[in-house]
Amino acid sequence: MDVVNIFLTSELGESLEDFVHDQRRFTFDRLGPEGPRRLVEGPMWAFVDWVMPELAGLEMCRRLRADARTADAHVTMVLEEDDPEDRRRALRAGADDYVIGPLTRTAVLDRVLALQSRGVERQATRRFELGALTIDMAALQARWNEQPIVLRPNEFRLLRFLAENPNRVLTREDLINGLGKREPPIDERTVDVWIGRLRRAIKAAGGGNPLRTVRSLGYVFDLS
Amino acid sequence: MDVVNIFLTSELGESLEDFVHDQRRFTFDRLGPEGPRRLVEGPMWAFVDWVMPELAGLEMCRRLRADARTADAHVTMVLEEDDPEDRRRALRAGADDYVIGPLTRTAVLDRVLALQSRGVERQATRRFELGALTIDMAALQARWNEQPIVLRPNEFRLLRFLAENPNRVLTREDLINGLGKREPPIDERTVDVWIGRLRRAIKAAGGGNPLRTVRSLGYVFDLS
DNA sequence: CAAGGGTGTGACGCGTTTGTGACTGGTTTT
DNA sequence: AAAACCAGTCACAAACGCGTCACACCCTTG
Repeated sequence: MDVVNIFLTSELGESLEDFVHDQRRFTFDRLGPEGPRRLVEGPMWAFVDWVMPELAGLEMCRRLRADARTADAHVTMVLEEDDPEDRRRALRAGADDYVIGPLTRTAVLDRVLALQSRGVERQATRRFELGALTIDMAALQARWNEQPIVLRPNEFRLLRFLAENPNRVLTREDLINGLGKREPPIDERTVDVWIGRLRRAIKAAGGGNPLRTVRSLGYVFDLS
Repeated sequence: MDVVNIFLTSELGESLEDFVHDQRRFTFDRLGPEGPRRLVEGPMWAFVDWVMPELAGLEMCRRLRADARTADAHVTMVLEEDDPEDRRRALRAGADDYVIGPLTRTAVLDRVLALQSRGVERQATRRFELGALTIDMAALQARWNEQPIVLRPNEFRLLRFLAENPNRVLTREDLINGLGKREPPIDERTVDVWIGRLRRAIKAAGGGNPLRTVRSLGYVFDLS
């Protein structure tokens, strides 16, 4: 069973350790301006407060993305109030998700457990290969037989999410949620366009088509 | 393995029955103002909509708590929008949890499975094997001795339903209902065409004919 | 402030899926 | 043996779902 590492910028951590009884499955760590205090393995989940003592939350968010140790953490931004403008800023700064604060223990666990149960936990490995496809998390680059695939940010996340759940039909809804898009609600048909663009990019790199359409249901990353 | 009983105040139930393939582990029931329609055993999970035709969601929530049959159900409140005030009200009314609606199939399953998997083994990808036939629910793919069977959506659903009830004569009506076709009423003879198409697809994959016709009654999936 | 790239969406067209009526050949009933 | 019944198959039209394009919007960069 994997361990999920949870980073928080607030002091909720100690309270959570009390609340969660199965501590083998979770670690909690305080997240300061200089990043995590210790290096961890396994999926990471960061909850970043909008206002922090020493640093703006948005800046923290950008630093997490820039830091190789935390580049593929799932970042949830904690907003104080429900301001659409702030939400957009959070996502733009690299957050995957947001909650409207104040952050509660149940809100944290809901999110982490929901993600876990879907088999969606982020790979600890920075790099994984599926057939001819290689995905390098640290470099944020994908290759088909050493040939780089030119991907836009959203396409990269889409490919990563699909590749993390191979041989499994993902509905359009799964994909929208998997990319952490919540605001504004994304039209399901938009996923078709994402897939189309991703396929074109893979083909442009001389690749095949590992993305199978499952009519009336969704898409699968076909392994084998 | 315990059965989890899921109650919903919305009409998502039927859609879920179609979506969840392992029905032995779940039951779905509609939740009306007077509570559940039948008495069940095992863990219960209720999803209560914030607005309901005849009753406010909060009141429903209180009734569930007051009713001995459902007092220890896990109640999830479905909020229409992310209003902190509403969330607090929901929790105060006895809800354990909340989601921001609209309630989706994956949201329901995420939560229920998260509970299930807490301390329990992660559910493996669902897959049945019946003789030479393999049905992979995650990939939504069927195989005959490793040879993929090319199926259209309706054919896949038909095969699944037949394979879930092997050695049992299913009438045409059973099959129509089993596939969740209600609107418009389907002509029973249409089932013959479905069967014919399914047989042809299996044969095209080099398979035999596990579908036996029972004259004047219906069809059976023969497991021998 | 202008130029350029990334992204979401409506619209259009095409191919696929699917329900149905009709025809056929076989089986049961009278 | 005729009539009635039943299931397999085909062809077809309508509906549906998906891929694609162009466009508008917003953000970033210079």
